[in-house]
Amino acid sequence: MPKLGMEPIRRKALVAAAIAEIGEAGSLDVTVSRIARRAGMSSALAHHYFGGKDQMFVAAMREILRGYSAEVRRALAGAVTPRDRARAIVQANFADSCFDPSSVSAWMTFYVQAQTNPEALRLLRLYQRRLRSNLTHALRPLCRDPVGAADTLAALIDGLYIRAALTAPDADPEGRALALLNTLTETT
Amino acid sequence: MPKLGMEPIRRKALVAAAIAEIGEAGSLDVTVSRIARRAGMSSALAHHYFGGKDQMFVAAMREILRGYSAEVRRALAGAVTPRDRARAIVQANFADSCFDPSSVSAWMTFYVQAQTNPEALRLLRLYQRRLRSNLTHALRPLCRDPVGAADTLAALIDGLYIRAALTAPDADPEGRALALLNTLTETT
Amino acid sequence: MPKLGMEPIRRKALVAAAIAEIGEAGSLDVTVSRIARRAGMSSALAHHYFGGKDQMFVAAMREILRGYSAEVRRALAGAVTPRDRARAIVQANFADSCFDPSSVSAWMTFYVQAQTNPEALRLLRLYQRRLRSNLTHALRPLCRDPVGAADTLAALIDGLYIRAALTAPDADPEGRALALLNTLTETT
Amino acid sequence: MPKLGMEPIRRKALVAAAIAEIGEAGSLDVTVSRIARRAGMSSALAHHYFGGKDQMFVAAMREILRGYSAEVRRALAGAVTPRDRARAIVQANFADSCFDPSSVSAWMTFYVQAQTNPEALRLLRLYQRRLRSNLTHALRPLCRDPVGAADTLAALIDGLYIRAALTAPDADPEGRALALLNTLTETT
DNA sequence: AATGAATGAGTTTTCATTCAT
DNA sequence: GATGAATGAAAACTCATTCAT
Repeated sequence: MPKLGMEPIRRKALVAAAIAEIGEAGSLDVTVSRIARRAGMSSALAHHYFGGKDQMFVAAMREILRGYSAEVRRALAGAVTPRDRARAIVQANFADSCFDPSSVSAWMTFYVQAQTNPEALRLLRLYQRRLRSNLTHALRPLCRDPVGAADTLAALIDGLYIRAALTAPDADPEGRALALLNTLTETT
Repeated sequence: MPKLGMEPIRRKALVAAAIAEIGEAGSLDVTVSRIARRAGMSSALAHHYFGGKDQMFVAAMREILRGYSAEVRRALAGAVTPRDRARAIVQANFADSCFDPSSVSAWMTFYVQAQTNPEALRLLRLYQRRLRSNLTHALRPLCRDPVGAADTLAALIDGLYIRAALTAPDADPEGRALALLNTLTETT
Repeated sequence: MPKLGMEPIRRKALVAAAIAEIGEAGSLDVTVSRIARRAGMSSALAHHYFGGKDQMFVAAMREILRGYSAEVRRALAGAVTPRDRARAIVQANFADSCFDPSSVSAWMTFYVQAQTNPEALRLLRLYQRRLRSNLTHALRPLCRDPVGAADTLAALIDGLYIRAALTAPDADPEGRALALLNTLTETT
Repeated sequence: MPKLGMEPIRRKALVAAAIAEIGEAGSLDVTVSRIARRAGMSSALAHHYFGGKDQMFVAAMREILRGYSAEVRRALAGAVTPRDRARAIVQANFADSCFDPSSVSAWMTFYVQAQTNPEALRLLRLYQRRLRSNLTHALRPLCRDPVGAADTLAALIDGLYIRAALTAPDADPEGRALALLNTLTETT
């Protein structure tokens, strides 16, 4: 009874386990063995499937981004007017799921990894490009300088997220971002 | 060649070496041995003076914050009007020294450490509180909701910094932050 | 060259090597590396199988006790009368194997470890309880206060053993213990 | 104001500190630094006075023996009849001071050290010779084989001491030893 | 496909000891 | 006499990775 098609299952399990471990550790200081055990297999098999620790981490980041993108798409689905779309994007960035410890850890380590791991940098840029393009698109009918406004809003979102995630869990980052959204668009 | 009072000298050298190593590595994955060698002493002596790796890192973070505070104070020294003060604060946060690889790494690892190391969290909060209080003070005469404006500006500064440091080295974060400063204050 | 089920083999080899090293050193100041090398494997594997130095030592003590128990059982096997049984127990405690340098070291370190290592204390108590119970059982038909006589004989055995092992290699501890056995039983 | 005659004071302080540390650790795993700090001086000075760790330990053992001898002498001082003398010796060996954790540790490490340290072995032999000679002397008028009785009693004392010190703190070793003393002497 | 076995290289940490002052 | 400074050497322990089965 050869186990066919196990590869995608194993990979998914490993990625999920890696994210969970990173979340618990709050950093990348997690061992392949622990991840593999959590995913229900030997560390040797983890190596077999991913080739190495770094590649597993990259896959985990990719998965994090995938989840984030899905969140944004879902939020945009119900939006009709441009203003609704802008609001939806903001809200997606502060959804509860974004504040799971594993998500927070993943994003923070993302920043660290981006300094040395080209693939992590590429993924981080991808995220930022998408956010900016989504915002620009939504803001185009609403203000004179949609690109500039998008850049500002995007950076504000990141800054508010870090604060809410790390040091001010009871703040209302979403409200503050929406307030700036209003400020930036009402002048037109 | 004094043989007494070496402790502060050694500690300073170690902190500087730790920051440099963290900068080169882009993460906290640096060994005490390397730091000690860079500081011109044995790893045993480093342990003798700091007691352990973590305490060395905390000292390094403290030093980073000290440098940042000095930068802000310097910038504020020449400012006269409230608007000047606000501009000075913004500019200090985007001074060239803030974009040294070692500073960037230090800030990113700060974020990671804050999740698990209480002292790192404390220091991060201290930085954020100071930034906010400085901004609130400067903005008080300039707008109706100085606290809210300060929160917004502070978060924007962090978000722009990350982007400029990691993914958009050629952007003009300072200009964008100053632009928002204008937007938030001209409405009064 | 089997590649499965190595664990018990490795553990046994490590325990034997640990006892030998302790014997040569005369104390617990032996390194895991030396033990591992003597057992023909890397120190990493030793850690893998035992988790740490202390646990290896406890396993070694357990093995020593196992050997001692076997010796006693063997001696008791040929004994018929109660007096034979008592004599056999005494003789087993002074068998040549008990004076191997590694056995001597093991017992001495046992005493030291018992002060701080609860598991060592437990094992030491186990040994003493067994010795006392064996002696009590044998002495019951032979004297009025078998429990007291057993306590006395057991302590005498330990005291004579230490002297013979450490400072008086040419004494006749067995003869002296047997003499007391006679004294204690002939009064009935 | 040159400090004259500091040497004996320093040495005494170090020996006392060493015994205390050994007592707290339950073994010889104590550092020179800790001992020196406890004695109120630098570790360098400890080395200056003793030349090395081992020599400090030997001095500590000598001190332990000195204390033990004093105890015996004190006990013998009040004894008149031979039987009193024998009883006094037994009692001195189970005085409360002998069960101080530091005394217990010292004796146990004594046994361990005797295997490899010739000076420790010499001291241990000295103790045993004295005990035997004291007992022989006291028992000479009381029984037919005073030497044999002394050997038996001495070994019993050591065995009972170990048990009381390590595993049976509530036993009455003194009573048991005195009982054997009676048995060995009443037959005459 | 899957894993237990195995290790080399490295990490933090400890400590006795030496030395200049 | 006394000490802070300094280190070499070694210890326990970890972990990513490889390999035979």
